[in-house]
Amino acid sequence: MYTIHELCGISGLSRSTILYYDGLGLLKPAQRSTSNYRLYSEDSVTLLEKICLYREAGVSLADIGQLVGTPDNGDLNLDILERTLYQLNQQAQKVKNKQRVIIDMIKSIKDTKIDDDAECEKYYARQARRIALFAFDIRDASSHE
Amino acid sequence: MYTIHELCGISGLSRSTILYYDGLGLLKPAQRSTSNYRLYSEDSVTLLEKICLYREAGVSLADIGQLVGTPDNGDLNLDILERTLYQLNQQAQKVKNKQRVIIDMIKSIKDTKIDDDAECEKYYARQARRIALFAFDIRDASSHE
DNA sequence: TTGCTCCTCACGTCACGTGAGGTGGC
DNA sequence: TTGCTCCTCACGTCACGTGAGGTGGC
Repeated sequence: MYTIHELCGISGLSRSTILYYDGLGLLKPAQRSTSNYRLYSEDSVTLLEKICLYREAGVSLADIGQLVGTPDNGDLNLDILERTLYQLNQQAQKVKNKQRVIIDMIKSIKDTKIDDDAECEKYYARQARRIALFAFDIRDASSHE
Repeated sequence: MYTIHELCGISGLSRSTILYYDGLGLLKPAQRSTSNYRLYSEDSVTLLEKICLYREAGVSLADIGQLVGTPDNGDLNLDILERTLYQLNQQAQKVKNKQRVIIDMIKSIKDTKIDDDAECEKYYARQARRIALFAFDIRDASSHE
């Protein structure tokens, strides 16, 4: 049996996360100690591993409840995962649009600034450093297109 | 002067969004009518357009407050936008990781399922449709890599 | 007694959505 | 009087984080 603190160590999750999962009914402790402490079993650890796996896949906690709650209902599981993938694709598209918009904004600001402050050496130095950093960001944002 | 309903029509935002911006102090009405109705001016519309622009770039409302509140403080503006770009890049990376994890999950489920139910015609039909849809999703998720 | 871990509320985050209950103008 | 728009609370969402105030075991 593990205390909540030990389970934090094993799983890498925070105490409040595990408390939250208890509140949702996702991961109830196997039992309580005489002093009402939460105690978790090996099965708890296995279940929490599954939960973390789905979490890394972007599945909502409500859907994870479905996935781990009902044993082996293949079609429903597939539906949930495909719906999650769809939502992730939507999210990715939204973020990409935002990246494009903000990159254009930054570019146009930089262009006008360079014209305005052409005479200031110190400003140029900072600007050069910034442009270097920025070039890195743009590569990072658009390298997968 | 525009009522809140008219401003909704002009901006495409919901009433509750505009109320929320009022609460934050982002977009206060130009004045109130005798019956305490919010009234917005042409300047309000211009300001709201700016707010929407930054919103589409993924800037947080707190940062938008900084950007539109202080007039023309170039360097600070650039800092905010670059920080936002950095956060967007982080977000994009997280979503991509989740996409990869869940695509692998779906693939492995599909593979085992096809073996298990090889004899069932009706199941195959549904599966074929699913795989077609899924192939679309995967292209969508990985076409930019 | 001193630390340490544990407990249970309860409120905050972010950008809104959704009623509930009431008022004002045509 | 009937609709319509407007108003102000106040609570819900999602996945937790962060105290506050108290208890139990060594």
